[in-house]
Amino acid sequence: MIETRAFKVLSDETKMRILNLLVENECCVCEVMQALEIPQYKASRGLINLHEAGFLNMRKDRLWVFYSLDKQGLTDYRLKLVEAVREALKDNAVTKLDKERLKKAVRVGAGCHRGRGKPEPHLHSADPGNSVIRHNK
Amino acid sequence: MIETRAFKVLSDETKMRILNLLVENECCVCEVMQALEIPQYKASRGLINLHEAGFLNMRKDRLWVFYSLDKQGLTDYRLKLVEAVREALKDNAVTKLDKERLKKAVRVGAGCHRGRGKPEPHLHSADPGNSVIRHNK
DNA sequence: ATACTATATGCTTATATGTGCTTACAAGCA
DNA sequence: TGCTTGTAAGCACATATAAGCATATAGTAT
Repeated sequence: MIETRAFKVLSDETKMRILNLLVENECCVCEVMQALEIPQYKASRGLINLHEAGFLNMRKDRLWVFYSLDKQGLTDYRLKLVEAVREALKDNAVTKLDKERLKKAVRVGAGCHRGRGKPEPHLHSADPGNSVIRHNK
Repeated sequence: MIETRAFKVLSDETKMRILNLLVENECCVCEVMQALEIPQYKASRGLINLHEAGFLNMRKDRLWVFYSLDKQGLTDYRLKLVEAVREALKDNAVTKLDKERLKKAVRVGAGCHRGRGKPEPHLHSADPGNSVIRHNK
């Protein structure tokens, strides 16, 4: 039998954008949804799918769940897939915007639409480096 | 907008096998169907999909249509995808069998089931190198 | 012309996957 | 305790893609 899951998960625009974002940043779900301007469930599912397909690390910190590219754990062919995605999105206008919006993203989720002062900004690429959850078999 | 077609076409077992076969061989449809032991329409459609997604050359010779990897025309990210497929299938038992069966394949299509002497074998990797049809935009 | 052969295509059905909405859950806080 | 917040999950629906079968098309040969 042939394992197609890693290829399948990347044959979708949203998940390509998410992966491309996580190559350089560790993000929680609410940052991803803000950066890509997509609903919460879409960000969450995309991240879970990428995690289950062996691309991402997952780290829980208080209320948040942080995802990042599993640079050490990537198999050879998954690494090549990541490179393919980066190459494919290299000069893309959409993903450029994603990254810009990520810089402005704050720790605010679905409930942020009833203005309540400035919430604390995320500390991008802060990485305690422990309690990482590996999903891949 | 983000182009996902090249990724989509490879998120399928059959098309991964076909591409992996064509990396090293120029094949016509009937060879692919024999090598992979799949019906004619499946081989034909898989090849057409891979061609339309920018991976393959197509060359018509009399009754046959020969497909091969478009090594010159591949974009950077498509090349990385091809490498990912090769890597993913490197030690796979299925694709090993595919290649063995390809060696025994003959120029015989769907109608070969009413025995009629030995048909002429294909000349693998014969490549006149002209009249190639590029499909990709 | 007729018959034959390799490939492509139409069409229907089956299956998988994404979407959207809602609710559940878990952690933190008043 | 009860309330808020970030994330995950259940479910119905829409969409996309593969599978399967039959047939069309275009070369080739007799």
